[in-house]
Amino acid sequence: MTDDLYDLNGLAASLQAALDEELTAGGAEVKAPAVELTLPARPEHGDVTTNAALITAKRAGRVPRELAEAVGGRWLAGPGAGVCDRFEVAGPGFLNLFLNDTWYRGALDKLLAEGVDYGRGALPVPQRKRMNIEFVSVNPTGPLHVGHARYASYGDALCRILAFVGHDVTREFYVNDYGTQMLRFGQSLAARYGQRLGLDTPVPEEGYQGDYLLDLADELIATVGDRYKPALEAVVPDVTALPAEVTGELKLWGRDAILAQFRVTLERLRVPFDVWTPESSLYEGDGVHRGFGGEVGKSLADLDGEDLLYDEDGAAWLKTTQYGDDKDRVLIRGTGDPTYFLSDIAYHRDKMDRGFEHMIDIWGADHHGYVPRMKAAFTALPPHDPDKLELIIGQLVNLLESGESRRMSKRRGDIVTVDDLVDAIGVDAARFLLVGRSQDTTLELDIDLAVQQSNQNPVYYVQYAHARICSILKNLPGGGERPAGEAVPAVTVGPHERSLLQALARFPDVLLSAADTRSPHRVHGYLGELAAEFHVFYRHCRVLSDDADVAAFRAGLCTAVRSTLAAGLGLLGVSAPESM
RNA sequence: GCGCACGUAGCUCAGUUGGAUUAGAGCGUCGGUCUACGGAACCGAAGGCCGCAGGUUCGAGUCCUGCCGUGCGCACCA
Repeated sequence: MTDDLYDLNGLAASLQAALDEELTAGGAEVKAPAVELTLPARPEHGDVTTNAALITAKRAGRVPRELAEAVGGRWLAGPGAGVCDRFEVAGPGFLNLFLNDTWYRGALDKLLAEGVDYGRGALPVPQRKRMNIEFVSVNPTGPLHVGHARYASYGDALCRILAFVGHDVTREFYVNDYGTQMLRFGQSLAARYGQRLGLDTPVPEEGYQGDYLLDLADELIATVGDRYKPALEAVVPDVTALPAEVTGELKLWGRDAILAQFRVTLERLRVPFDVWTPESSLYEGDGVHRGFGGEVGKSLADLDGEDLLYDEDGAAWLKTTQYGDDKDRVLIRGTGDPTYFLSDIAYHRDKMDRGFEHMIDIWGADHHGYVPRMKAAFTALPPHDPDKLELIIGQLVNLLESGESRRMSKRRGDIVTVDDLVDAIGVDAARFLLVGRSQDTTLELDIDLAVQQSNQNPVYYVQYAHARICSILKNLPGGGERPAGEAVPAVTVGPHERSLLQALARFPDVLLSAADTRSPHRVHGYLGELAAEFHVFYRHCRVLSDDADVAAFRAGLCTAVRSTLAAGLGLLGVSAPESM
């Protein structure tokens, strides 16, 4: 048989063929569902097992155990002949295959041939999409805190995984630099600036009270000197009375300064972005409709064209109820100002214009109430396809301090920043910690405990396995390098080696499942299991064996584990050190 | 009140899209292992009516319904 048999996919495909043949031979006009293989937890259930007969039997009018028996026999007499010694039908109709050493050695050969690209492109080509993934997207009014760190880590890992399995991924940061919050930010900066220049200009009650604005004010003075002092003197103490022009300039300057900090922090956290789209840019451009230009104007024109806008109480409303929302929503306030929602509609229109086949927004749970209206508005826009937009709601971070719950507030300036976290435990530990739990679960984060326990972070367990392998291979003649294309020696494959190879064989399925369910934490869990399998193997199987064939086989196995660990860690934004 | 999530070991969490007497891991607790390649390791023990009650089927931690508990929302803020 061909090389294609030497991984789980190949096995599944050949079993699928046997199943289809059996159904056809039985005269059944039934299309069998896709055969899926699982690796049983118990050795007596074989090396791989499938419930395909169990699932198919009813539809095909067959008895499950009888069907499993027939499929197994057909397969073993055909493609399975060389790689499988026997099969068993067990329980209600499971088909258990007992693979032989030929299969395991062939699997290792295949792993070594794929090297660091093992698992890459695991997604069938027709399923690949041009995707846009938007995450973090916080308004640039203050430092990134640990809550943002979670979404940054989650989104980044998800992007890496989606790209690795085959999607074309654009990572995007939406900069909320428009609207009320930004105005308050500009005023707060003005107030701090005035204070630094000796004026009595308190930060407005609704403003941003954090100390970081004092630092930013110092930076501002270093840049522009006292250029804005006269304007402030004229309004002391009330910075909200400043001319819009002055506030606007300060706002933009502050925005850029904060964004520069974002970039540094995110780079440090190993979270790169391809595109930064400022909300304000959506208002720039031609095509004015209802007084707004740019994408905003075009969106309003689109919606008017669909007869979905109406005016009431001096505001312009969108009939989101026509698309499942529980009430209509304001797009243009009575004051004439646009709502955040209007910006967001324009933003999604813009993304569609840019030709993405699929869009993902990652939001915090505190925004989940916003989902129905966003979905509704998205559906209202051409091409009226709700499936193109996926809204992922991640649960929040519950910050604890010595076991006590601690509320963060950016406006109050009471926050634990991303930089604080990274300073305290390092990037690797932080990334591994933040992406270790399902996005559906609130993350309990006790900073003190995290610092105290950082040296027992599971990340080191995985990294240690990697470093250990590097060390072992260095001790081998030739540094453990194998001649390309040469098959591993025909040695007996022991139980620990089999377990390790089984763990390796799961990697592509883990990636596909992590990608499909948007769950990077599955990669996190897998890495722990793979590392554990390796440590057990190491304990029982000496690599630097006197038997040259055994040594070569085990060195090959180590090499495959090393590259898989490195690939998996890389997908989580964690380094794979050669020594530690 | 309504909506969306989540309730699994002392703590933090997995559970491969419904699979196989015995539901797993880390930390913590207790007890072991090494004349060899990295002890940040390995092995074992204790610890569970998987929130509660029904239902669906060959089979449920997983799906449905209802309760209970926790979190987050319910703006012409973002």
